[in-house]
Amino acid sequence: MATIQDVAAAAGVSKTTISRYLNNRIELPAATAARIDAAIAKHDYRPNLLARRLSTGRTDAIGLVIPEIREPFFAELASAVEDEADRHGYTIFISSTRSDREREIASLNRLRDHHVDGLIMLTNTPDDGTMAKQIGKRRNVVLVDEDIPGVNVPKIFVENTAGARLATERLIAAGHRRIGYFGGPFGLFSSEERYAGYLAAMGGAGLTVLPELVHRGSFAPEFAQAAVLELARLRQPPTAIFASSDYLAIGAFAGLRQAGIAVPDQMSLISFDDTPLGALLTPPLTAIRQPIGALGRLGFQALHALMNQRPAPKVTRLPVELIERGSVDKPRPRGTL
Amino acid sequence: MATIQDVAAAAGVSKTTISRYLNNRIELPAATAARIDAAIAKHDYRPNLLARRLSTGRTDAIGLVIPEIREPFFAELASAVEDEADRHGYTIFISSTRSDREREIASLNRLRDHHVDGLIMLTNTPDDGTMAKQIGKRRNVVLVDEDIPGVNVPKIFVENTAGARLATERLIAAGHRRIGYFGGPFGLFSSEERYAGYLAAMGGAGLTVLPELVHRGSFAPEFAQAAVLELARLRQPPTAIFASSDYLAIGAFAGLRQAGIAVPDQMSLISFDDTPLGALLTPPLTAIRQPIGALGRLGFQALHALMNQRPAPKVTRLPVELIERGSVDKPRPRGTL
DNA sequence: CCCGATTAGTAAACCGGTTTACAGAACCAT
DNA sequence: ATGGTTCTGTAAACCGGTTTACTAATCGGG
Repeated sequence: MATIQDVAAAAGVSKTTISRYLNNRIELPAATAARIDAAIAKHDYRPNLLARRLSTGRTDAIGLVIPEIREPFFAELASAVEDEADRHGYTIFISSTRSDREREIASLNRLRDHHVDGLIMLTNTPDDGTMAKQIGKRRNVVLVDEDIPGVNVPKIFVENTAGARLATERLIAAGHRRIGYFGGPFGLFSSEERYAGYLAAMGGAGLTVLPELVHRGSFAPEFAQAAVLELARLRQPPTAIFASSDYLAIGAFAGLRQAGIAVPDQMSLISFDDTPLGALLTPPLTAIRQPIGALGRLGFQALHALMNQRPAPKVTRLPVELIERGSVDKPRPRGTL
Repeated sequence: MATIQDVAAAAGVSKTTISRYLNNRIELPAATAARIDAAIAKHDYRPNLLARRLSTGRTDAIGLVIPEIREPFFAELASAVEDEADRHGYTIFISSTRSDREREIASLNRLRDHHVDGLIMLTNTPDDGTMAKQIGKRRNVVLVDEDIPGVNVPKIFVENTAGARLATERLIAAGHRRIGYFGGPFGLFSSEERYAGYLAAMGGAGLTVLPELVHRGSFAPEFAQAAVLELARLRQPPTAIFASSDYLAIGAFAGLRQAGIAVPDQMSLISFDDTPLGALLTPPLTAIRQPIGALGRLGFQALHALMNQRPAPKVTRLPVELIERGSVDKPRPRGTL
């Protein structure tokens, strides 16, 4: 491969000139510029990125840290971040941490070790302070969708509480009174906020929250699947379930099918996330839509600002919206189940 | 951050020694090694990767080029490649090309421009020779799951034809005679091979392939969804459908639901891929399993061999297997539909 | 026509490692 | 004592850009 030196020689100028010309740091007379362009074309010259990176200390890459690329929600987010990064000339490294703290810290080390210029993090395991401390030591980190308490970096969240309230109220409006709730891990930001929204809606409608209808602890579909089977065994099962993520809803679906319970005839189901998958389920899932695209876009933009020493908004809250599909109906009269 | 020079000074040796010691290219007396270790610990020294990369010309990163990270099959593959790369100290760049030729070529350019040391490619748009030519100019490229004719690099495929035959034969064994087929784009390697397997099974059982039951042209779920609705309108609809990918099967599911046709009671459905998603559908999908993990692992290993100038197998064919779940049953007697 | 400002560049240091080629000291055998 | 080996390292070149500080030539104004 030709180097900048070859081009400089061919154009009869110094390599400084080539470098500055290519980076728009110099105005050159048309004749000189033409000679350089010709030399570049002739040698099919491409700047060696490794050399440039060593010089500038930048990698033009960012990392995206998510729990699991195989989960549709995170895959969607990755796709959105990738698009936005692409538009700004950045490439992204995606690391699936499998919710493993060591892998999360390894990602932060990649930031320290100049693998990447910045990091967009989404971690869905409650922090004991370790992550907060590690992140505190780094610059150019942005949190998306999930909080880590005590971390002072730009954060982009959605209206979890309002969304969960909206979902629950939708079920109440349809006539449901016994409403089950499936939620993620205790102590996790989004999980707690969504549960709070559920409680608020129930309380607001004067409904009692029955502990036996609430299953919290994990975002895994298997968790929801098992929970459904437990609900089905109750003397008075719920008539509707609010699964606080699409992935939970998919598990709930599987469990309902297993128990022979039809959606929405015998059980209404509403979800949170609205990944494209939900629309392909049968029946398609009524859900609170997280603006995943905006989450990714704004996440990148905040990081981009940070990396260029521009101010970035501290906390951004994105609105959610109710997407009506086909998994919510009115409750079947008692006894006909 | 401390540099190698700082450590060398602290340990009272030259930076050459530090470098060689860290890269295991020198045997040092215990005393010297201890001094160096101490100096490294004291300065919390980390080699600057950018500098190392410029020196060695290697990035310790590879690219994974797939059509769309949001599709579960590709996400699974990405996850598998990532695992294996991780084990070998490589990180991966994932680029979703959206089946856009320009983006695919951009990935190849990243290889040329030292973004990455090698590339694992999976492209599902038929090639007019452009890609073949571009790839011919590069080293360290491996093809996975889909072929590009005329490219002379290591290739890892699955037994598409045998698998499709197996799927079709499963339906025939259940008693089906009118078997619909949904397939991907014309001219695409896996698509053609799978269709050939379907034809072989039908022919082998003495069954006629009815053109009106065959829908080929795309791997998009919407395509299958529309195709199902067309089939439902036939005077003699099929009793079973072989959707040659999970993503197609999901679309078929949606279409069947829309048409009020129950699976597997009124229509058997078998698929190809067996992504984890299929198991969560209702009913869970009977499918031919592609060994996605092995595909990713072997893909990386072949690339790893290439990058180290070791010989890599030309073409590897991985076996597939039939996973029985719940979407295939015997045909409902005529007239009871 | 001379001086200061502008134009059009350049030399050399720098980024922080890796690698090649070599050297001095100690040791060993003869 | 001598010559060859092994051990323990080192100096300097190199990777290919970017950037800083500076200069020679030209131009315009008084």
